Amino acid sequence: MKKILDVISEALEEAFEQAGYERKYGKAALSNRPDLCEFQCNGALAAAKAFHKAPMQIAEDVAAVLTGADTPVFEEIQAVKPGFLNMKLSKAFLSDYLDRMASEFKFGLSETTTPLSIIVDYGGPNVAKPLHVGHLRSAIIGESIKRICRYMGNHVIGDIHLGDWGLQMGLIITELSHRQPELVYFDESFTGDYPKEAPFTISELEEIYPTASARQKEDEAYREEALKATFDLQNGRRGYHALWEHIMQISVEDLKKNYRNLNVYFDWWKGESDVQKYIPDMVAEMKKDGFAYESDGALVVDVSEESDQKEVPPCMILKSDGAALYTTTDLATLKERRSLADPDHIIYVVDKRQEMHFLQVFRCAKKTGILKEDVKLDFLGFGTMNGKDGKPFKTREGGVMRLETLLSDINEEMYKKISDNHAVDEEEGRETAKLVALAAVKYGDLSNQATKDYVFDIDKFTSFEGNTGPYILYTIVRIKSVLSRFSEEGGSFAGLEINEAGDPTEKELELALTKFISVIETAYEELAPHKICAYIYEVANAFNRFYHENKILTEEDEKKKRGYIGLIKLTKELLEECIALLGFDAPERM
RNA sequence: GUGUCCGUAGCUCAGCUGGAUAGAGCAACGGCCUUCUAAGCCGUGGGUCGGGGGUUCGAAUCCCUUCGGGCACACCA
Repeated sequence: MKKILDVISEALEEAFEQAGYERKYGKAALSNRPDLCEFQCNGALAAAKAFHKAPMQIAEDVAAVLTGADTPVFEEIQAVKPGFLNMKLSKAFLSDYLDRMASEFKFGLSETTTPLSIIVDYGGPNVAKPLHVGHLRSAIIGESIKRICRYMGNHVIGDIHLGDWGLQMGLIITELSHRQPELVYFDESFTGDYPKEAPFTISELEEIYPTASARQKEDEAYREEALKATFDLQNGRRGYHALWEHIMQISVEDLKKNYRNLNVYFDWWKGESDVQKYIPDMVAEMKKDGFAYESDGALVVDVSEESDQKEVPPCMILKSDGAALYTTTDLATLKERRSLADPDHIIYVVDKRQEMHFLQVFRCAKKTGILKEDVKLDFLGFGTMNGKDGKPFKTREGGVMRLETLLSDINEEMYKKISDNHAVDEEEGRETAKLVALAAVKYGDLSNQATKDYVFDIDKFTSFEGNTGPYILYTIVRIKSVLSRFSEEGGSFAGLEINEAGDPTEKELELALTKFISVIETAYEELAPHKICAYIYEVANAFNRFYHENKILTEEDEKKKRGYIGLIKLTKELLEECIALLGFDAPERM
């Protein structure tokens, strides 16, 4: 289905041509003076120079053509002051357009004609460490990006990219060997089967790691031990590998639970450990092909380019001690991804501080042929989540806040507000609180531009007034309530036809709904969920105004009433589709 | 130091591929519930878009410069 702006632009282009000007000037835009018109065209101003003619004259010529042409699109069209063309849409055209949207697949959105294979790399937690607020943005933004890409018709894989290899594992093993040296995993002469049950729980694991991590900073011998354990694990020591599997199993299970609570789902639970096997060949090839050379004892690939404004350091492949590092793993991951999914596009949703690292990785991958030249690599770096003081978000004690704690605090706060508001059944209230809390957190994050730092203000997010997730949900719930009453009173949803707008609030709402297609496309092209938020807010506002001005269920004119129902039903469906793209859902009541 | 991002109302943010009077929310103040959820709606006040130049018929938006801040600059991830 054609976007509304394209329909208007086509009519304008035709008119510019007929009036003797070039088609390219007939481009429609949303009005920035809603008091004057709904759409505007600035083409006459731009054309003035090329045609050596007063812009106002051009605008009048075009307006004359359009007025005479009797197009069904416009209700009003006029040339104004310096040379603007101001337009109002015909009500009949508008309601027909919405009826079509309501009946078409995905509201008339055209899926991409050539579906791409896209991998979204987000999440990035380390196993054996609890998720903390630092993981929140990647999860929220990544999930939304994944859903938007998928909605456009692409084949999309979300990959969590676990940190599951390296020193942290050695540390856990070491700490465990101190605490329980009698465990069979530490007996090198043991050749039997290891137990199926892990010798620790998730909460023990979450305590073991920080303890070990703190100790290795002070205790050199302990650190050596951990390094040795890491080395042994990576070189296939049976007992250690069995322990590693326990850690993975317990940790991944816990992570899945936590991400499920965030309504975040990964298609791949791959991690650093999966790609270790690609490293030796990859390094050998880089050497053989002459890309990798030694520098200060380390193995590097030069990735600087002539056009660089700044110095881009070489991409390090192996440290001077011969060990792999995170660039190595990320490159190997690209190798694996190419062989498993042959991606056209990979999107990294990672803290923006890692930009340089990914720039190096991207260049290195292209240069060394790990990826084809035409694979699109996007670094979607997000900003820091700050507290109200403008500094990185911390607990009151100054520590890192666990995600679980944060969420349960907000859930609790929401439940309190809901039950204060009106009596609710405990179970339903808790369920609703969860949905509202998640919407509050996600909308609060996504409504900001991803790349910017933003202030995570719990009070603001839970205050459910104004431009917040709860406000959006509240709007949807209001509509649901009207629709279910309509249904209870015997109303049928079959064959609804949206009205030619009556009062201004109805037209405003109708106009807002037409923008859906272009908003989603833009959000996809720019990887910008916040544009969907802005749109949702506009629609919710328009609906609430309309709702305030018009009685729906008590409307006596049956046809008009059914038109209202059709309109709010479409409003609800669009809003729900949008919040699904952001990664949260609305309750039935709140 | 080099690079990069940012600086818009008291606070938190939109707007930035140039267009007509710079928009929201919060906070402040004032209205609107016997009527579909008041978590709502309507209104008032609040701005030299960090400063200065320039390009343009026209600049918050593009260019230069300056001030202020964040971040990154190979053997951590």
